[in-house]
Amino acid sequence: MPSGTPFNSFALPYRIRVDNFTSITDDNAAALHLLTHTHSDHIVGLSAQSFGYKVVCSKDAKEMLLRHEVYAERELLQLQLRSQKTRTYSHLKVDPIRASDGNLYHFGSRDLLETLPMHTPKEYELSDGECVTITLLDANHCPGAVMFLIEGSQGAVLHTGDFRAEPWFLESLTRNPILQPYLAPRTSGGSRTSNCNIVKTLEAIYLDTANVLSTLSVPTKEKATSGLVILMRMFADAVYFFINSWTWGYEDVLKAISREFSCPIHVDRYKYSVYQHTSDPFLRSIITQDPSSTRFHACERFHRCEYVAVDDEPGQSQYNPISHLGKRVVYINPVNMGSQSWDLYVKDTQARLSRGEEIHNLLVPLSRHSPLNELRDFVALFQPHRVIPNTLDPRLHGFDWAAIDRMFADCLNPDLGTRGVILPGPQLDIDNFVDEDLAGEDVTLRNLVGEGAADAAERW
DNA sequence: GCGATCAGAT
DNA sequence: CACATCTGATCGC
Repeated sequence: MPSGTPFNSFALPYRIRVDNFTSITDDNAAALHLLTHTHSDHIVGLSAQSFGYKVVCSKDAKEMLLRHEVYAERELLQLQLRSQKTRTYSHLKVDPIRASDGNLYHFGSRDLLETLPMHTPKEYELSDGECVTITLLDANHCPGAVMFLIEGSQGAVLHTGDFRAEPWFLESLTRNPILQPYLAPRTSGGSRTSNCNIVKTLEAIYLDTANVLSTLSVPTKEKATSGLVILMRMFADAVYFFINSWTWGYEDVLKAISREFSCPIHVDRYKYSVYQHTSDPFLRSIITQDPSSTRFHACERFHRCEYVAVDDEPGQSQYNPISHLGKRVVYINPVNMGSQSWDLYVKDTQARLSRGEEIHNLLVPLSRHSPLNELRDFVALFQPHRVIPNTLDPRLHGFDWAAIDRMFADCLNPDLGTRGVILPGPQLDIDNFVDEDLAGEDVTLRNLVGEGAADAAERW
């Protein structure tokens, strides 16, 4: 996890560390390591050859991690300056060696990545003899991304990792029997302590706060992709598209395009090898390595195939949209955009295209993180005792944590008895906060997070 | 000297 | 654009 994570990435009250594999002193060592997904800021420390602990993750995350190749190595392989793939995390799984005598030799062989099927509770014994039950839940963030439900004698905590809590996602959570004991009663304000341990309260939700200071309402992934394909339909059939899916998590865009045009998506060798080993059969079925078979391309962003390779990046004044093979190329870029802006953008772009205006790039507002309104709806579903941010900006010295505490105050369990007893809270007194508290540097809340977010934080 | 971690830019 | 990724600097064994 990025620096600034509370509790050194431990899912307190348990000695379980999530998405942080950097070394730590022995007496603070984690009893268990969890990995939510394989984006690079969540696998910090895992590339260390000296890392030797078991890591629990999803099957897809394991496949993606073991196939992970950094861009520079992919490029060297393609240029035949490397004879074989360099997989950054291959040291996490070392197979036994089959010697010439036919025997298997297990010296040095290991498999540190322990996969758990989705929605299937499994008990783990922590090093101190304490037991916890861990359940994986889909996180709607990228292939292999999960949330962790951790249940034990010190209460239950839900770690979201990175996630997108769209309305359909909340709906599916309420139908999940594993989470149903933790759902808040429909009538808010009712005490839950009188129940016979049937209805339980989460001790804490460790929450994806990447976009917590965004007060926009953002389009659902469905609204984003359906608007995009409407616009794409307005281009001539001869136009080629390059989809800038620059990190895992934009597969919904690829799928929507593939469905709309009944066409495969060209991906590079690396993406193909990763996607072909995910559990998503539709994703596996829509990708091709044959660039000549489709107008839709999501190949290496800095080394596009010749059907969509152009000499300049879009946005430059002298941009020439004709590819090396003479195809007109439209560039599709995921962005963060509010619902209202998106509606305007779609209308405006439709109008421009109808007028015959030439357009070289399209935006698609596919958010992989939830903004504040979605986060509040998600937390209110459970009314946990506490909300702990998964990420903090170290430059804010705890101001963001204090603000987050306020933003979710009315989404928490109304019984105040146990709040803050098990877990420490923010270190900063928000009422007496002044910008100068930020270490006297030329750093203020406003120039760090922007005017709108600062207003939002201060409103609470 | 190297691998691991951090800071900064895109 | 983007909060994930890459690059080059710095730390530390």
